[in-house]
Amino acid sequence: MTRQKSLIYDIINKSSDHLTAEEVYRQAVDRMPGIVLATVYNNLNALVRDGLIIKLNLPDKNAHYDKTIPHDHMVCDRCGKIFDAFVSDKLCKDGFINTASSLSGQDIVSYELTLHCICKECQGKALN
Amino acid sequence: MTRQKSLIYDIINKSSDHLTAEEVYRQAVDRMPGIVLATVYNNLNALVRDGLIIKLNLPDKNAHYDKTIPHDHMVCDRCGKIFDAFVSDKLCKDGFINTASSLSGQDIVSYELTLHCICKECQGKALN
DNA sequence: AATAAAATTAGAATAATTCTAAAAAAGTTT
DNA sequence: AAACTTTTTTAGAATTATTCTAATTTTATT
Repeated sequence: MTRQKSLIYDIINKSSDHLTAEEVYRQAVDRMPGIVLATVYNNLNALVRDGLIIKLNLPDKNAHYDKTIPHDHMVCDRCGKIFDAFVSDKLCKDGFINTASSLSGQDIVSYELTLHCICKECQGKALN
Repeated sequence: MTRQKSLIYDIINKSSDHLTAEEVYRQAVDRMPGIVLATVYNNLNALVRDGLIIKLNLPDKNAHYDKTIPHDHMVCDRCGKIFDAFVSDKLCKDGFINTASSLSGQDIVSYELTLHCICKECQGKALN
């Protein structure tokens, strides 16, 4: 664990957002001037590889990074807002991974559930 | 519907894979020499916008496109292979979208479930 | 047939991410 | 602690998936 890596790990874990590499970089520079974007990418990749953070595959050209505590994500198809959801946890009393493994016959190690919605804010606005 | 758009629509619907834009393009050129990559992108985007095909957000830098018939996806974390799965359908007797809407209190319009596994083939091989 | 609107083409532009090589830092062995 | 090895960081170039622009062609409409 270098200083840079633990800084990046800390930024992901203290954030309540779903930061992109660029957003992590901007926060990192504040706390360690001189750190470089490639270092942020290197460490994000290493942290993902080692299972300390996760990479989200959302409908956005940028990758987003998140804590490992399992939860789902809600994305508004109109404004693009991303926020947490807790749905899959509640669906299977033996745990989602166990149930999905049984149903599929595959050795499932993790999962990603993205719920596409029209968020409350966008519902309020008229369509154009 | 132009000739190009219906060609691209047909390619997606006849394929059992999860094609990238580049792969769609290669198949399109075979059947309509002279078609151009930008046209493929334009039409893929238009078809997604109009709900005739869907765009998958998988752990791959390329976007993948698929038919609209709802199902889940399995991705092998070791070799990257992508294949279909049918798990979410079986979890809620009132339908996954209805159940997720109730549980989350949001107006959910669709969802994407990606199951990360170690596929049978990779299980067979020793780790390096 | 003439006109208007939309789609295609060709190629340049954009931008997220990765790569390369050199320098610095961290870890290890004596 | 010095010497050595390995890993990481840095700086900037390279890559590449996707989008954009402007001109042309096709399609739809009057």
